[in-house]
Amino acid sequence: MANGAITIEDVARLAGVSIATVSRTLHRPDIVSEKTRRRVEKAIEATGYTTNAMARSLRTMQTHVIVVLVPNIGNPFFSEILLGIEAVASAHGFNILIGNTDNKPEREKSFAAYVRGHQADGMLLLNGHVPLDNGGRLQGHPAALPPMVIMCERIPGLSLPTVRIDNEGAAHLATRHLIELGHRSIAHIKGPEENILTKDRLAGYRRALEEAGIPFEARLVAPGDFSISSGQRGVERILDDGPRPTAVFCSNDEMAMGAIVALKQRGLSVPGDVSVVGFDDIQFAGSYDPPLTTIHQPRRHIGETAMALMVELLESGSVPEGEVVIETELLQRGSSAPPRGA
Amino acid sequence: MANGAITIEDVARLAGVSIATVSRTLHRPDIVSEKTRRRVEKAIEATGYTTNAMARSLRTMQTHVIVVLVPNIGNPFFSEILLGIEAVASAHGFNILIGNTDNKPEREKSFAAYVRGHQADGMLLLNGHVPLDNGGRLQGHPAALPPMVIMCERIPGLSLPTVRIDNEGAAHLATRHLIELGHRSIAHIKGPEENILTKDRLAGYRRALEEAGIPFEARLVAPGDFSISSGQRGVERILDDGPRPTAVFCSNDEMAMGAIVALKQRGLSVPGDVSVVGFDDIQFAGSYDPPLTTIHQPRRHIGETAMALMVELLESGSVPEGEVVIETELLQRGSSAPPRGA
DNA sequence: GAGAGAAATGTAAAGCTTTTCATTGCATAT
DNA sequence: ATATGCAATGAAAAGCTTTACATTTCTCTC
Repeated sequence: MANGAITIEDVARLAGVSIATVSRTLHRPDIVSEKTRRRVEKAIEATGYTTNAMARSLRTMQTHVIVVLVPNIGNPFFSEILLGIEAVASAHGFNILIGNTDNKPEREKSFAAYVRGHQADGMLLLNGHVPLDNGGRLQGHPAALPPMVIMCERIPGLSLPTVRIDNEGAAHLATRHLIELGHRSIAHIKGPEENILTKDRLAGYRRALEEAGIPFEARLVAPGDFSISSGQRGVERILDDGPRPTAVFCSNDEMAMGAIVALKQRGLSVPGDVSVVGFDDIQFAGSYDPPLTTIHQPRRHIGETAMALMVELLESGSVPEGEVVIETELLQRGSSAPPRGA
Repeated sequence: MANGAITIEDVARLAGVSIATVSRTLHRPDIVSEKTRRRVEKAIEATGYTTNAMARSLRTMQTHVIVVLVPNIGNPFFSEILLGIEAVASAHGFNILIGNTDNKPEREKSFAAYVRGHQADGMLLLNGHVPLDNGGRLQGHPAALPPMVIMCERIPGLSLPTVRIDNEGAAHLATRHLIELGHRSIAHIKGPEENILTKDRLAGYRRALEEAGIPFEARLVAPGDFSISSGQRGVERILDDGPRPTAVFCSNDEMAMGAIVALKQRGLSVPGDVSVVGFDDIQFAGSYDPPLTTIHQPRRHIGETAMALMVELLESGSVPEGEVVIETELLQRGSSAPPRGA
């Protein structure tokens, strides 16, 4: 080791006190006399001592590290949530360790092991799974679960603290916006089949149609996977498949951008010929051409709320029952307008 | 603690062996007899034991954690680099702890303390500073520095392993592309003044002009800060300030997008009236309207290379001298074309 | 079958901190 | 002056693992 390896003992020797006094000076300065405290502080300064976090953690059984499981850090949607988490975490003296899972179970497990191996105090789940099910201690022992907070997706059948938005309600809002503009033929591009977001948003879309007395047409719903290209393909499929709808509601902004690209390629104008509404309000949504009408998720706020819940969980030990539902908002921008006829 | 707290001792007792044997079974299975190894493995299974990473780290003085200092995780440019880092890290059994610094020195210091406090083995610097200078052990003691790799920016006067792209060369390439299309009046929107990237890219721009015998005009260079809105403002300033250039080279893609927004708002077509070239090739560059001509930085590869360097640094202890310069590429897309006259 | 040597296992120290409990020193009250 | 109580400090244990060294067990050779 090229390591300096300055320990608390070095400081104690230099200050002429016991290691206990040094430790106390560091985190309970009020119970050590003015005079010695100064001496110790000077010795710390002189040696450049930093507490060995591993040894401290070993003793206190606390790491002040929180693992955040994210499917993909590259996705700007998640990164702003992370910013919110970060902010609250650092305000409370926690650090976050970002676990990029790529949706691979073995990676999820490896990060879960972090918590089990006492390298982290708790876990924030942005990935929609609870990774420790059979390999860990889940099944019969809900009490033995490590501190966890579920984010953005509800995991049915599990009563863990959860922070999420009202996906069904927001999708309903977006669709109703199009209906109120006068649209009657509204397509929808879905997310991945198994994803619960997909189901909730589809449900909101259907409810809005139903309430307006517009019959649901399976032809107008195209599958997607949240990627730009799948939005393109989705629109192409719908256009090739029958009469042209006057509006498209997409399950996220990337797909909405893809949809717009495809529409333009066919020589259609947005929103002149077809209105497009997205979901998420990602960074570039507002400066797209046209600027995207979309559902704004207060991502930062989601992150802050979840981390605050985690801090409470760790400090009080109590589990605040039920889920926190964060308000969303429809941002009306340039990509939606009344249909031509209206 | 609701914690199970299963230690190696529990496993040893159940298997009827000493804790040393359990430890050996875990990470030097070859030197323990077949029979006992099976017994121990069964006991580990039964108890659900996981090595306490803190205790192990305390003993081995290795954490297998690498801190990555990033100015802003929200920036998609960084997040893909992180993906590359992640990939190599996890392949070598390392985990990364992402330090979002927000460019705040106190946050940088707090993460640097992680390394000094033995909570991480090394540090990857994506932020352009070396955070431990005076507070730490830097000044006269380059040997006592913790393992660090500088990424994306060169830090003059410091001989640390560095991975970066050739910013000057890439900017030269981008500008020459415009010149070859026939442009003679080419504006430039810069990054933040103090940033070394800004200087290098500006230098490349100037060299290309010079080589083509085009006089440099200060009027055609607008300040920016890498944000979309600063790109907008930059273009507006240049348009208000004198005769219209036929092309704009922006120091990053966000500003290029802002530039395009501003040009469209003035009723100008891109690339019909003005060509725009960006830098970075961020995620949405290819599906923008028009698709952005830009310099592609192999971000993933940059991350992989830097992490590979770190692994080597940690395992061999030797510092590979000099910097690694990664190749860039000009992606010719829809936002650049010959000027109207040509 | 005895002895040497190798293989397998056990014992105990070390890694650095926090914290309990004990001790010292001092001031105040009697 | 002595007793009492409190504040400040020190000694030592505990937290869990890895590993050098010691010991036991086994295998093989003579």
